[in-house]
Amino acid sequence: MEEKKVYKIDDIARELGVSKTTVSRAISGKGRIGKETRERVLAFIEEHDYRPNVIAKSLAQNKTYNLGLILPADFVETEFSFFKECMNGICEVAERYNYDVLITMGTGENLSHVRRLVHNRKVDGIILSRAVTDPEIPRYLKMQEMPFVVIGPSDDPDIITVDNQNQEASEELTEIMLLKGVHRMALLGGTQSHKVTEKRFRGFVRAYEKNGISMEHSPVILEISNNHVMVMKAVERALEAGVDGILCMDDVICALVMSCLREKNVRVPDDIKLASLYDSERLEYNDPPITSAHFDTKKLGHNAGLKLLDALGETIEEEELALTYQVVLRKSTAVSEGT
Amino acid sequence: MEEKKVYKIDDIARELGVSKTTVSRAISGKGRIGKETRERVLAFIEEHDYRPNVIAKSLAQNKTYNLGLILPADFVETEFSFFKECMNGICEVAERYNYDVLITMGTGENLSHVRRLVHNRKVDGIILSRAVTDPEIPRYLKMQEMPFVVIGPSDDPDIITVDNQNQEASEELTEIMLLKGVHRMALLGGTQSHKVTEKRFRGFVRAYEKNGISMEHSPVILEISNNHVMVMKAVERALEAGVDGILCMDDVICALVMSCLREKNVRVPDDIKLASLYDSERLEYNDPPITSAHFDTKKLGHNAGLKLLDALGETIEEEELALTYQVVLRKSTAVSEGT
DNA sequence: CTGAAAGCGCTTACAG
DNA sequence: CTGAAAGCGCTTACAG
Repeated sequence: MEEKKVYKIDDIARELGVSKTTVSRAISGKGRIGKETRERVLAFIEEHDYRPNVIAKSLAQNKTYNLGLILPADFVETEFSFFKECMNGICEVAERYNYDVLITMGTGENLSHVRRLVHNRKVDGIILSRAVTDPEIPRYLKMQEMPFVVIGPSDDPDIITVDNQNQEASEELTEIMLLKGVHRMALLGGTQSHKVTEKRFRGFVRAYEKNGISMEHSPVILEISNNHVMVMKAVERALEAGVDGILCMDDVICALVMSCLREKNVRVPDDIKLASLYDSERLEYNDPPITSAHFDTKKLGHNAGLKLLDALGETIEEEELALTYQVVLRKSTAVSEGT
Repeated sequence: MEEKKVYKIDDIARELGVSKTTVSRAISGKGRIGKETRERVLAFIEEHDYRPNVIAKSLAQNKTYNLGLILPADFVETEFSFFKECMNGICEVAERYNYDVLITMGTGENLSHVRRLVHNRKVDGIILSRAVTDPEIPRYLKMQEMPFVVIGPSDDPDIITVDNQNQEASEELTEIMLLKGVHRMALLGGTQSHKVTEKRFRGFVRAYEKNGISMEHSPVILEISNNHVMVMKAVERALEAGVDGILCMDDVICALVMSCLREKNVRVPDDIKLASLYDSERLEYNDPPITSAHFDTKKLGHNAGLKLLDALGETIEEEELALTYQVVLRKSTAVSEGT
């Protein structure tokens, strides 16, 4: 196997009898250059598989062509598929604009990981996920003039944000249940420290208000961890309250609820209707399949990437994808014929 | 808020009345330099919070201080916690040696993502996970003289590898079950295209051989997807075969099996013993808690990082952590007193 | 339309 | 022990 020569811009200039400037211009498309010259250069590059040295370019332009992605080190089962899809969307769009994605995993509490990322100057911008826990982080990034976008809700209008329509979806799914005659619903969810919990709760409440139905018999049970024991307790509380439906804030809790109900010989949907405010494979292939609100999280990551690239001055030729949701009705909420 | 001056190495040299060379040497610790001079430089740096420009350093040294991590874009629920822990370990060790982690998510089938990573020259080395699916990738990286380590098993002795002791753990857990008198076990697992499936299968078989017990009544059921319907079918097959125990290859399948057994009013551990060859939270907090083989996957990622850094010529002062496993016995395999 | 030259912020032989 | 100078591989005013 022959060692293939690694061309530098100098070599190309020499071989073609032009200046480095010209070669550089042909590649970047910036600055005036003769059509024929450009084509000669591009042909040579193509033929010899020339790849510009990104590091050198970085130094000259003071730009890294890297996006930083900050992931919480302690994310839990519920969030796996969310983060995976997000990362997938971000990576894809980054690649399209010739950026790379640099990750750091930090515990939400302290700034040190973010600090390190900023100080190292290896990224042009940052994508924060679930960073809302600590308002220090956005403040710090602003101060450092580091462009960033947040995945999730934010109260600060200055902050660029992308988010799933959690509240809207929650409201719609709740309303559908109400219209189906399910008026005594339990709402089961995880930690309140995540803003998404609040959003979903708000949607739930608004659906009741909008339809003039009292929430008196609809217990809200939060802070449920993802384990069978905790969920069982919540389910028992719900059953004691005499509910006719259970709405779960996420797919993991929902799958556990399903399993608890089976154990108690409570039939879904005959005795109780069941639905989830976050969809995943595990719900679709359950028995019965479970009604849920479906989001396209990869698209969410995609848009986060686009917004950041836009903020970095990249010319975005594509439209941002609309972030919507669909309520997918499955058997778990079917109203039986006899009703 | 005052704009803080961003110092360059030139500024420091000027302020201190020494040369850039000297400053550089004080920082890197390479080359001879007077103790007092070094301390003056370091003090200045500390005081003014000077951060060397990593990109400039990269260009001068032809080294990026980035590790590339290739993740499959299509990894599934079963693998979430595995990858998360791995990433966590890798990021942590990278940070300790002042490296960053750059990720790309590619579909296992084609090389294009790996190619891109290599050609962009933004990483010094690469960590492959589950890359074994395509032997082209290691071959390509070797050809390009890009250092890499593989997370997972490999037949090629030239390849640097880290892996959990899946076979050993499987053998031990199986043997423990056999010793408990559970001789008719079903082994339930996912896709055979993952080498880990084979490792776990091999451990299972060896435990039987070692103890001189026939596998005649111990059905092996593979290619099970992570959904209730598929798992239910497998469980039914196992029950028809009259098994007294079920060994699951991973935690997701195991949780589903548990739920199926409940539905069928099969009691664990009284009627059937249940155990998993991969541990996770969801097993510990199940009811009953489920016996399983526990691995420290973060440590695995940690070691992958260390091995790569070592291959990159970094001086590793710490020992690699021993990769072991523990069989955690929980109630799901308890032998009742009456037996 | 094209090129010579300076510059990006470091490192590192080489000489002293 | 210390420094002047060249070099890493690009980009980009500036001049023509």
